[in-house]
Amino acid sequence: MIAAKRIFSLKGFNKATMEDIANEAELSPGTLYLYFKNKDELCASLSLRILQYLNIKLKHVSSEKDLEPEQKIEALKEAMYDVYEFDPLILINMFRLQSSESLKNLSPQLVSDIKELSNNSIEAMADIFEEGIKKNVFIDKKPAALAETLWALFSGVVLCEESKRIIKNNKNYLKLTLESAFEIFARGIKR
Amino acid sequence: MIAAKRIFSLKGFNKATMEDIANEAELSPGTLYLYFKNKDELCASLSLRILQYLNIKLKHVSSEKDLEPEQKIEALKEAMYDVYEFDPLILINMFRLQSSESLKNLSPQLVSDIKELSNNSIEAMADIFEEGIKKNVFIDKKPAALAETLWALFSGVVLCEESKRIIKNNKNYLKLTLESAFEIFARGIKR
Amino acid sequence: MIAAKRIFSLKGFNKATMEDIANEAELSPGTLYLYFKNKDELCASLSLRILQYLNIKLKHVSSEKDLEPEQKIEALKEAMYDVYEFDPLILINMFRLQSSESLKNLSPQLVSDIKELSNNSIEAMADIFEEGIKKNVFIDKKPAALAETLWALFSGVVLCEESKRIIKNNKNYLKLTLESAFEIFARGIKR
Amino acid sequence: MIAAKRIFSLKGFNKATMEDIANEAELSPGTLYLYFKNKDELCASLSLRILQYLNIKLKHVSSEKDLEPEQKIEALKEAMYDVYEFDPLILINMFRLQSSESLKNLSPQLVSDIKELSNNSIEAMADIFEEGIKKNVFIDKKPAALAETLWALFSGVVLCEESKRIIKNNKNYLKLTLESAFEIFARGIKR
DNA sequence: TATGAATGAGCATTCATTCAT
DNA sequence: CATGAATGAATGCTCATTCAT
Repeated sequence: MIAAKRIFSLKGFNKATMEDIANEAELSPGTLYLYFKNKDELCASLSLRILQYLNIKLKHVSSEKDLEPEQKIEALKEAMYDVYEFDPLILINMFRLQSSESLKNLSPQLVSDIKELSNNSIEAMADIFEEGIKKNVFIDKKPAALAETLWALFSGVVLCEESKRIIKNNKNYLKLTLESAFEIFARGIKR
Repeated sequence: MIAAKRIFSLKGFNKATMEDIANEAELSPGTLYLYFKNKDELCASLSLRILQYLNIKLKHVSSEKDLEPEQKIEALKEAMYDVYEFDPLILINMFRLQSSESLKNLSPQLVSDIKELSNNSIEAMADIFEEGIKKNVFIDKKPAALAETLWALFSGVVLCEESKRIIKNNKNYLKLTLESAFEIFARGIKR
Repeated sequence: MIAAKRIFSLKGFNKATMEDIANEAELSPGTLYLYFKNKDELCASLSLRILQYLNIKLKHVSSEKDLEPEQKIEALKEAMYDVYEFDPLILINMFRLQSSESLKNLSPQLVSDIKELSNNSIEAMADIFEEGIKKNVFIDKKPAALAETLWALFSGVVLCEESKRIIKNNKNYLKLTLESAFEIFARGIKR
Repeated sequence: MIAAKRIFSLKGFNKATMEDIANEAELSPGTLYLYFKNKDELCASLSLRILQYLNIKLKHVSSEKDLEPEQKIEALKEAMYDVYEFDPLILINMFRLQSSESLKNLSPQLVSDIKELSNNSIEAMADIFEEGIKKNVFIDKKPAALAETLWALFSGVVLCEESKRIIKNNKNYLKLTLESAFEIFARGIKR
């Protein structure tokens, strides 16, 4: 998976061949297929891993006892940025994959794993919102709806920044955009 | 382009072949290449068109004299939803394309066209925010930053809903999510 | 198809690659797929052709006015031997294909073509038997049953001789075996 | 070999992998190669076994003291049908293998074993014919020639019925066809 | 005897693109 | 302007076989 990550970063997901990855991993192509059913599953496994990482981060924030809801939103932003920095490419790819045709080729197991982890992430966020609503610091909307909005915001920011990076050859302003987006979001859900 | 749209809708962007499109257009494959340098450019041209459509909608909202800034945000939401409904698939693809490797294959002309139209859209939105800031109803941030956040939010919502549609086989809740996201955004930028 | 025939003769059906055939035909591999959906269909097309040839031969025998039923059996033998000599390899392959898993990969059109031609051949033979039965020179059995027995005998002789050729490195005694088998068959159906 | 038989029946000879067979046999792939030089030899071994079984049946018929030649022909038919019913798939495969390229990959030992058993079978039949010829109930032809004709008839009937089963989705009429074919054959060799 | 992870050559098939007409 | 036959490089995937343990 480390090899795959490296090759995908280098060549992009479509241009990377199984042979490239095998070479990088110092394995033969056939061996790759002992561990991953097909190329899509290999890709998806990477997504799975970053989702797991994200999940841990979110759970951690959610379970912090000493933070006020507003501070948790702040911590959420940091967690998401951490995840982004941990592996931007894989994260970008995960968001892109979400809406892709290749989802249909994955084994049901893998799809349900992804589904579950996504739901977990949303739920971890929703918990934070629920707490804030109970404490009367956040507006009274369904926590899940807030969580999904934040999730969409995050994915949108990540993908748009990637796009800017390619088209405008900008250096990566993501942190800034994320700050700004979170500020608006935080104000938007405050009572 | 109509043929391309139809085929892309039917088969998805990767599975659609130039021959499929040529057949649908009642042309030969060769003829396609008289009008589009390659497959990527054909795809990008579709994105260009929806970008133009979006631009018109946004300009229209921006130039409305009778609407208060807050009403314009509302109108913005409607405009974006219109664009989505006009051609969901192309829009989704455009957002996905944003961050794609294929951007690198496009002719500089096309890239700069896309760049320009994107900027125009952002600017049209920024104008609205600027007005609101001047009128002291929106918080004092750079209008462009607000516009980019909204843009990210829109793309995030569109892509996430698409993802839900595939993984969860949900019917399409986009309108609802958009409402909810815009409400938070509108509250977030209100003074 | 000529190229395919040549390559199949040379390498055997499994060992022959589409590239080999393409090279022999002085075409590119891709071009092969303009004319044949896949390798199996290319093989089957060869079978189809020999079936057509066989059909013509059989029809010709069947329609001969001047021959007595017993002479027609004799003519049948000659026809079958002609077909064998016209292209032993393809004929052998056809009989082997009959019972093969690859039948399942063929397009329904091709399968029904093969089916039809096979039936035609059986019918052409059955006509001869029917005439003989009417004329009271052949035993009173269903003509189709006689035809199928003869068909089985023919295919069995062809395949067994091929086997002898491989295992025993015998030269090809097919003519002799065919003579002998037909003699027994002819006696067996005589009243 | 039992595992191989089961897997071959299930998947067909080409689709079955050594791994499948190893799993079925609760062995590792490597272990298979301790007992069989390669896949072809494993297949051929199955053929060998059915040949042995056939041989026993034929010898038994041949050595029956109390049967008249014509009754022995009848018993021959039963023996052959028994063999077919014992394991249709392996029998079919054996006949198909007869003329196959894979014969060339077999070890000389195995080829000569197959050769010997085939010859034995032919001889056992030939003995019956010889007896009938001596007793003046069968026509005066070389017994071996009669045996080979019958062998060809049997293999032809088996393969043709298999073909009908695939193409026409008929249920298996083999018994009927065999009856009919043997009747003709029996009449054909009667004086 | 047995393992089973690793192999890696091999191949059918695809499809964006071209170019002679 | 248009064609469409031909291309041929590219690649995901398979599976019989091996060999260090």
